[in-house]
Amino acid sequence: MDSADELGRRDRKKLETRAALEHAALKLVAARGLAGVTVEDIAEAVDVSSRTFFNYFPSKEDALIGPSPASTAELRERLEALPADVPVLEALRLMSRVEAERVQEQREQWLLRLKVFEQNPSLLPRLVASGSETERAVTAAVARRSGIELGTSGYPELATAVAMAAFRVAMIRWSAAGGRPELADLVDEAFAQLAGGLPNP
Amino acid sequence: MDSADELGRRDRKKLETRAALEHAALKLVAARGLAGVTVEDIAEAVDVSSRTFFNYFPSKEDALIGPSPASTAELRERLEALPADVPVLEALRLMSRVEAERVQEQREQWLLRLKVFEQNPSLLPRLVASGSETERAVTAAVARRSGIELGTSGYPELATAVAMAAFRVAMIRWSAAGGRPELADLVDEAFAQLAGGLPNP
DNA sequence: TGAAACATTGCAGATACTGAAAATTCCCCG
DNA sequence: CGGGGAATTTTCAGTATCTGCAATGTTTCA
Repeated sequence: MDSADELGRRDRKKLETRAALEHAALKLVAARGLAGVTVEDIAEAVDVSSRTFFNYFPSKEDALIGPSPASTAELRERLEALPADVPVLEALRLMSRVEAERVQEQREQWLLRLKVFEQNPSLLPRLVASGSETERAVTAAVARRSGIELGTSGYPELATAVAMAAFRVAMIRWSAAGGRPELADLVDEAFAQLAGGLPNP
Repeated sequence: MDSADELGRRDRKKLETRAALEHAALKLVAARGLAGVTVEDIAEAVDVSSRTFFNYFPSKEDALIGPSPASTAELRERLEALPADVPVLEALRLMSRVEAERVQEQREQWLLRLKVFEQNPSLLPRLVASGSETERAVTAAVARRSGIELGTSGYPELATAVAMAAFRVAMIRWSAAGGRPELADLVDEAFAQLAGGLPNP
């Protein structure tokens, strides 16, 4: 409707190639493990040169990680669009819900990705890493929201880090349960526990 | 007194070499950035072959990360040693305090390490999630503590992830402040906010 | 259609990392 | 002592990741 249709053949092919590489990478690594798959294997499966692979992704792992669901600008806007009297944690919850819905739109893709992560723990840090830029942006937005200067009280940093941890845990639970419950519900549940101060269950 | 003195020359040299490699790696990367330092540079600075470097560390990054905060067994023991009526979050706080004190014992080393992490964001995620093995172990201990089976409620996973995020944020604040405040106090502060449900400040 | 813009490719080369065997160092016991 | 045997380091060869560059296609648009 909006953005993905009105591209020239060139850009359409690029998106196609990128998606094909991501998909091939996930499939192959799910089957043979991270170490059992070379970049050449992936490139061959899509019938491009391995040099081309590196034009799309800076490393083998990056093809598995996939896009941060939303751009940092988008996250900032989303946070700023909320009324000022919404508490920070609630704002982070709402932001996370939107993310969760995005993930669910690509259910199969994400479940496969999470399975690969589970089987190749060395990738997990990368997942966090891809979020480190995101984390900065969200932290800044939270600071603005709560009228705190960055690097003083530590509140924005903490709230953001904790929210992202909660989101990550929800994703992993979702994956472990085979994508059965709604991810958004798991996210809500996690935030509810956070808001309650993580009391003993 | 207890463990580090009664080793043969051989083991002493091994520890020495390892420490020298870590130190050289940190120094060099602090000066030139992660990409500006090769394994050979590090090995040469210590006057060993680069193959020897890989006998000590599985990757260049691992030389920078430093020791696993504590052995997983130790963390488990520390958690299990606490009376059963100590709330989970409080138990995690106490565990984190001990970690914080350890870090402060090697103040200079850790401040340098954190500076390196700050300048090379790709390393950041490893800071606490050093191997997700630690996280697994702590999660398991928390589950046992709270009588919850792993993978059911998600509470142990959430509490652990959140606690580690809080610790990470405290470390970064500590580093940013040049190691001036007590790390343990920053950890306490973060846990207090968590326990309070992260209310707007 | 022709030219500018961009994508793909092959190639050369630097670096990360691994396995195996040779060379060295160290420990311990006779 | 001193030599046998174990641990450690080194050398060497090889595979894989990733980058820059120049050549070659392909798409776009005027």
